[in-house]
Amino acid sequence: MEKRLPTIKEIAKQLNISISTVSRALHNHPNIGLRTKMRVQQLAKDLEYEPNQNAVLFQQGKTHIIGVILPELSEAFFSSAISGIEDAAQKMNYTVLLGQSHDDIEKEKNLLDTFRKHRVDGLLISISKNSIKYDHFEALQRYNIPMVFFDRIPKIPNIHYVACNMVNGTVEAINFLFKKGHRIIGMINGPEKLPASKERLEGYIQAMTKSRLKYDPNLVVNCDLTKTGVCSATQKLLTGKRRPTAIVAFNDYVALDAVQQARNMKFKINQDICFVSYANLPISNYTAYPPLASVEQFPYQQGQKATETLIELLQKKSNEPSENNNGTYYKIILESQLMIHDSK
Amino acid sequence: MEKRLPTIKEIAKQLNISISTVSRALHNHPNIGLRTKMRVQQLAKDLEYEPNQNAVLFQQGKTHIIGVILPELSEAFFSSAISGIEDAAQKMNYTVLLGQSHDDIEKEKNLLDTFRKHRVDGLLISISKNSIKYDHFEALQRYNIPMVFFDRIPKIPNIHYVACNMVNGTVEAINFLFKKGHRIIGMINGPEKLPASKERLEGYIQAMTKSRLKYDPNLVVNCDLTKTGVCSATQKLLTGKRRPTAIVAFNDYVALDAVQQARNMKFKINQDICFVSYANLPISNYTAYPPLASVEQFPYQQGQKATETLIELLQKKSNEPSENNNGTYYKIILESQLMIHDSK
DNA sequence: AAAAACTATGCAAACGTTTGTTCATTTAGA
DNA sequence: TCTAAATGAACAAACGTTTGCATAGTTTTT
Repeated sequence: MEKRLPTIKEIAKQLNISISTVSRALHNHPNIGLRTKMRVQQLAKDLEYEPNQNAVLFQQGKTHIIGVILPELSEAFFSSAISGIEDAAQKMNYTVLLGQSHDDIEKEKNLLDTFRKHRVDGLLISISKNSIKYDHFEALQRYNIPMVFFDRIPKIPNIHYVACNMVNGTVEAINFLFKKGHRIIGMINGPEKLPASKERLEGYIQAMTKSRLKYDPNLVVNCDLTKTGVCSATQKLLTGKRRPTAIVAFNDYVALDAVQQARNMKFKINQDICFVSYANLPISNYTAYPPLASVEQFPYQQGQKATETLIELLQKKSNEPSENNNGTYYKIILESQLMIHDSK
Repeated sequence: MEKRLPTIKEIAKQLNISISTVSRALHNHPNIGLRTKMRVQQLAKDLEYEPNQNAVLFQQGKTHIIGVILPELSEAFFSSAISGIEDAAQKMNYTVLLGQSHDDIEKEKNLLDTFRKHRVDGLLISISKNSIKYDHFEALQRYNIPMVFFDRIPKIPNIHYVACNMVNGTVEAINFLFKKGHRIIGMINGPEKLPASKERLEGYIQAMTKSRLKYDPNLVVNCDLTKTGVCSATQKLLTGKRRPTAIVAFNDYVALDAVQQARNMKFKINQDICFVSYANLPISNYTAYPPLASVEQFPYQQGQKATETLIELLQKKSNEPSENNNGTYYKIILESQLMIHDSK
């Protein structure tokens, strides 16, 4: 009992009119008489006719599909981001073609190829950690497929991107600690060259100098974010000459590892030493010693905003297809925000 | 400098041969002479020709796209699942169109419609928590679009599905506790009517009776999985007539809430009372008192297996398109497995 | 030497739409 | 009453492919 899907052709045949009339009737084209229009629309409803998107889009050279490439779906940050992307896309009648690079450049390139073959209308990308060369992205630009990067952004000129500014969040974090009376504040930062680390450091310096606590480089320790790295960083801070009473950790996981190390060293958490971190994972509710506060990076909103930006680009493109774009590039920066956890 | 993508038509023109010859040459059709074949393939490479998937698939009435509908991408379980799905699909040259229902039936229906319009080849679905009526799925069956359900499965006959059996995992969990010397073992279960709860209970009863500890209904408490629900359930167990020395919790989050409640009641964790749970989230590494063990439900593998099953169905369908299928339905059950955490 | 078989290629239809152009009819203006 | 304008609908091309069938040229077979 195979049920073939109805086409405009069939409607045309049943009504003894031409295909084009049916098409126009369904689109409320003014040239079609009211009577015919009604008849067509009624029959279409009766047959449960649905236009074959594929045919339409093929005909128009569009797909209404957005390709999304991100490193790891199972990371909390990215799963929130994709959630935001998907919601925004759905709202604008786009659908999401998904691929994960697993932080592997080759996979990233392959995905780019696959998506190009699928003729996605546009791309949303958070680049793999290991991407140093960006040829593959630049190559794509020539194909005139709009791309918007988010969160992890390649260092190439003339791209659109959405990112979250960590500087102000860091400032907020330090001010929060300052108000609580802390004067010696340490930081466990990520790898030195990582952009994310740089922003945190910048915020740290800014806030410290503004609070007239001068910036002491010994209070900032870089680490590789592995558990052992975090532990030794923590140790270094807590055994240093000027022992901090509070530590800003690179993210919630780092904070938890650091807490553990501090406890091993017999420090009393929230008494001898306090922690503040980034990410604001729900995880914090479940741990014995969650950070006092955490800087939210709004992954969902980043995804959403990036999607909206991309769709805007797509619509602009189909309106004025001639000029690639007038040399303007979106650089959208969300502000991070310190979320203070309930202290029960 | 708009770069139009090359088509076989252009190749044909440049080589002064017909379109069909080009097409066949690219597909290594035996009827094409070696010389022509070489020339075509060379030029294709030079022009960086890529077949327009859209055109191909439209022509063949296929899309090589799988629609995936699941409740929440930001839940750890589903983000792992989608990861498995995406990997498996990529391997078989399919792509994933993604949608989340947010546990809302209306959204679920809309997605189903969107995906039908997009003419996805098949569907992978984990139903929304609130789906009670399944008309929309049954309607889809008539359109002959293969569907495979996973994890959350509707109660309708004649469907394909992949699920994870929680019974044996529960048995393993109880046996593990038994070996550790526990004789009074409680359970914090989910809502009574939830299939997931039923399986856990079944495993519990099975294991308890086999261990010749008879089944005591007072030791099993249902709850709504909210924090307050979990707390009162914990309290009830720990103040009951027969106080358990170990508790099996519905999942890791429940376990952590229960731990907190137990500590509030001045119980010493892993001494007065032990916990075992389900999900095996990495979260456990970061908490002060992780459950001793956790039953892994293999979301990644479920996603993978479901995808493989769907693709198998798709291929079968295109081989013998006549018979819908000979009345056989895949019911694939993965076995859950108890993962014992390192006790450091 | 004619028929059969094979090789290499081209033609054209088909997939389901949209849309510019043309055609036929009706209506209105003079 | 005749022409011009407006209306309603059909024709046909196009999007990029695949593929059944036809055709032409070459080789083999008898």
